[in-house]
Amino acid sequence: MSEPAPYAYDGLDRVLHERARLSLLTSLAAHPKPLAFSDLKQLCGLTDGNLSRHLGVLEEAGLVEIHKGYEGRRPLTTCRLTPAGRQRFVAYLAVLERVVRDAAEAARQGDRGPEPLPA
Amino acid sequence: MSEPAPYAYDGLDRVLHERARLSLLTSLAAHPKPLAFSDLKQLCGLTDGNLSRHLGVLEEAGLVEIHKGYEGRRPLTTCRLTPAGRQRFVAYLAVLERVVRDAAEAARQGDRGPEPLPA
DNA sequence: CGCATCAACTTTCCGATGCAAAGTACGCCG
DNA sequence: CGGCGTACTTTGCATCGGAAAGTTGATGCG
Repeated sequence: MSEPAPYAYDGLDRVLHERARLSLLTSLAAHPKPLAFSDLKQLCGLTDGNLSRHLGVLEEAGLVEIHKGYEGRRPLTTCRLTPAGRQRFVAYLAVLERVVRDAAEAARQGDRGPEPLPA
Repeated sequence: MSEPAPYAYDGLDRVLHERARLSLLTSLAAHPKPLAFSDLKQLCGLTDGNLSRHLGVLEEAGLVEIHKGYEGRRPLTTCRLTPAGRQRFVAYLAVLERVVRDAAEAARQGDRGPEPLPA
């Protein structure tokens, strides 16, 4: 037991644990169909530059699949979660949930002394 | 109205939304009494250097209070949440919780693939 | 006493990163 | 033809997190 570290949260992968990317993944997870660049931009409130970059990171990590095509004559980039991406996202979420539980409990505990026990 | 961005999660403050710091804050929130440097190190699984740095950041941001004293002749640094720190932590947690809910729901939705694609 | 060791931090260094601003390419009015 | 808008990409920069090295002082040992 040289490593108790109950709050070390190793599962908070740096690729996922990032506002913009988290936002993107949530958007993608919520929509079974691929989403267009501009849709993601709107949904996540990102600038073009940042969206492009973060999508690149997610793709590199194998979390999303990006398809660059055309709609008529306009370029249209669409994006969807890969199965692995979905899996990792779910795993990450489990850790996040754990964090929230730990912390909420902790916050309650430290907030005032002994609280009335909820039923 | 120009900003729907339902997944933009503005509340994910960069100072709090960071593995090491999140870990520290959770530890601190869980313990009403101030914690010692070495305790935090153990609890969060951090190296000396990184702990020092992150504590500095948290202090600078007014989230924690650091007290440098002595226990006998050894230096003993202790640390506790400030009221503002606790408040911001709780607020951050609320956002996190929202993320988890959104995402869990999203993941469930996208999981089953029977999309209603009417020919 | 002198020296090596350990504990408790701090400081430095470096590659990676997020964000913003500028750049590119192309289709579409008028 | 020429400006405008959409759809992205690239570049630049300042910041950041993490590893390693440094500091200070107490303690054990021969």
